[in-house]
Amino acid sequence: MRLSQLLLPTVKEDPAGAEAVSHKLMVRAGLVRQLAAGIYVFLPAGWRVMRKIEAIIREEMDRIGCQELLMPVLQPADIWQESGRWDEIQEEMFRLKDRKGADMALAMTHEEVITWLAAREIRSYKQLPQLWYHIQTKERDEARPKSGILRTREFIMKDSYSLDRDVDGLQASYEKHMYAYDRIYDRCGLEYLMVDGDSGMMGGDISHEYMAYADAGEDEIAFCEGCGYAANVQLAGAGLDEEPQLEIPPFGDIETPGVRTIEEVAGFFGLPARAFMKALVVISEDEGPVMALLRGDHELSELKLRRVIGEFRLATGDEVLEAQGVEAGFVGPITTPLPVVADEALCSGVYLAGANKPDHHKSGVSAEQLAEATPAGVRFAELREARAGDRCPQCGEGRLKSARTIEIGNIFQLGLKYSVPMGATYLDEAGEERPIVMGSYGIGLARIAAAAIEQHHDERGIIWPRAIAPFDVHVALVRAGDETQRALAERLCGELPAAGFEVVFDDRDVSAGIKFADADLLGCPAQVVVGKRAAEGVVELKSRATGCREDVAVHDLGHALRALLASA
RNA sequence: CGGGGUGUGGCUCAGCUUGGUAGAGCGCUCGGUUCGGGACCGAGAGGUCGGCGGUUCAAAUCCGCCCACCCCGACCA
Repeated sequence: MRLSQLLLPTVKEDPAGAEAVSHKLMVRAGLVRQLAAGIYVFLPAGWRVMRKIEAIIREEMDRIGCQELLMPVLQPADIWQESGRWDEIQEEMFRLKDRKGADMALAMTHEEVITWLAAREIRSYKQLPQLWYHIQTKERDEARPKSGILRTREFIMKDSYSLDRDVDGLQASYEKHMYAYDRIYDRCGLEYLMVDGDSGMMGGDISHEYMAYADAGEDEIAFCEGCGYAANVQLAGAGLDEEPQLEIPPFGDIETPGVRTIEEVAGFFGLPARAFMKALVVISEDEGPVMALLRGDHELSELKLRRVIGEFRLATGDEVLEAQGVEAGFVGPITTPLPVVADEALCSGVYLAGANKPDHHKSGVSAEQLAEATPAGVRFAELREARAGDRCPQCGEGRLKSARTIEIGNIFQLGLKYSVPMGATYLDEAGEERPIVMGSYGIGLARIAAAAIEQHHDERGIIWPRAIAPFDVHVALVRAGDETQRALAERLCGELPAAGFEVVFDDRDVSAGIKFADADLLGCPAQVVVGKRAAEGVVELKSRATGCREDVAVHDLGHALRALLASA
């Protein structure tokens, strides 16, 4: 591939508005261009990276016996209506009508098509298990596309689906995917970990997310270095430490004019935030208004509360007033007609809380009083979000640390969620009809590329892991006008590909500085500089990762390259 | 969807407050000198100033509406 002909539009300046390193570098290195918000063109070098990732995924999926097929992006509405998601999903799905006026959807995912296929083609237990996958474009009308290629409205995903007779079979298919995913991410040179996913409201469904460390990531995970525990912060268990009881005024009302937030109250009383109870009024879809209680220094994990009361939203100011008879800021559990869900940190200790009358707080509130003051009942549960420094909930020894990550894949035990409503069943040995037990498994290809850049770059540019680099070797001809140099470079660029290397050849008639800068930006693992010593048959070999350079005789170049690439 | 911001040659931006001839750097074209870490000199090409409407003798600049893009939040099978 000759750079004089290759569409590799490198740019010196960061694109306007780009924040994520991977976004800046992908644009600067000439890998991608943005067409619209969350919609990108992959340029030749960027597409080569995607193809490499795709090939690795394909190999590993094939290895576990997953069969590749291809499902359409454009889909009829009726299968989505059958699964119930036509109404369940709102703005996020692109919808359109065909010329006859029939409703159509652009695929956000392919569970419906898979289940439709399974319902038609799977009849007997003898056909199970099945593992199917495809690598296909997905369309999602994201509320907020961002961070370059990380969150887009159109993206390519490998998604696979398992069909099993029972939960044991599903577990086996699930574990096959874990095996494949580890190999895929390892081969792509990523540092990642698997965390517990949101089990959702279906109860019992198990899922895991694969997270790659990256500051530009949108997800925060909590993990314990001691025992390997890891989970999304929203979900992570938060161990509690014994803390000395604070001096709280005895039970009674205290006038606190205009003091509403925890910060203000803490300042007013000269006590730390953990001396207070904070009360949030939420509107549960199942239960109506509910009061959630947390210690002042804790934050609510919406996922954890959702497990207790189902889907909910925060109450508006008016709703708080209506439900509790006092404005937000002075709401408390003593006394309340609302059902109360309290974080278990409040099981012990004495606290200050809102007094349910304007400009007053109640002191000396303890767990015992909650039961009496709340006729609608109190439930204790872990509601608080984990934070760095919390005791590890698994081993109880280590301290949680937090890190930002990019979700590069997930695996999900769907169970009967689609097979039952869509009638995907099989006959077992006894001739009885049973629903197929399903799983679904995704990997975002571009996110792997972005995560690799986030993890492997320096101030000059990208440092690709060899397996997904656009090329293995970047050959730079220092002086395009020098016949000796050019002849040697041309010779190498004929021989190296024949020896199995993927080569990009910078044959442009531009200054050496530009060539070196572009080579570092693009980030191919090996650079071969054909320069001054060309007449002696000597070139310079540089490792992009280490920056080490050495002069190598042309006849040794193949070996030297192999050695360098093996370590990249 | 709520809050904030930005739209000016291909790219990154200045000009707008205080209305009056549209600018810089990079890139591009041509000529010359350079030639191992984004060279230099000279000569050029290239812009409906996001769109529509309004105010005005006059609008990139002031006002209104719309659109696009970015950031924070909400949302995210």
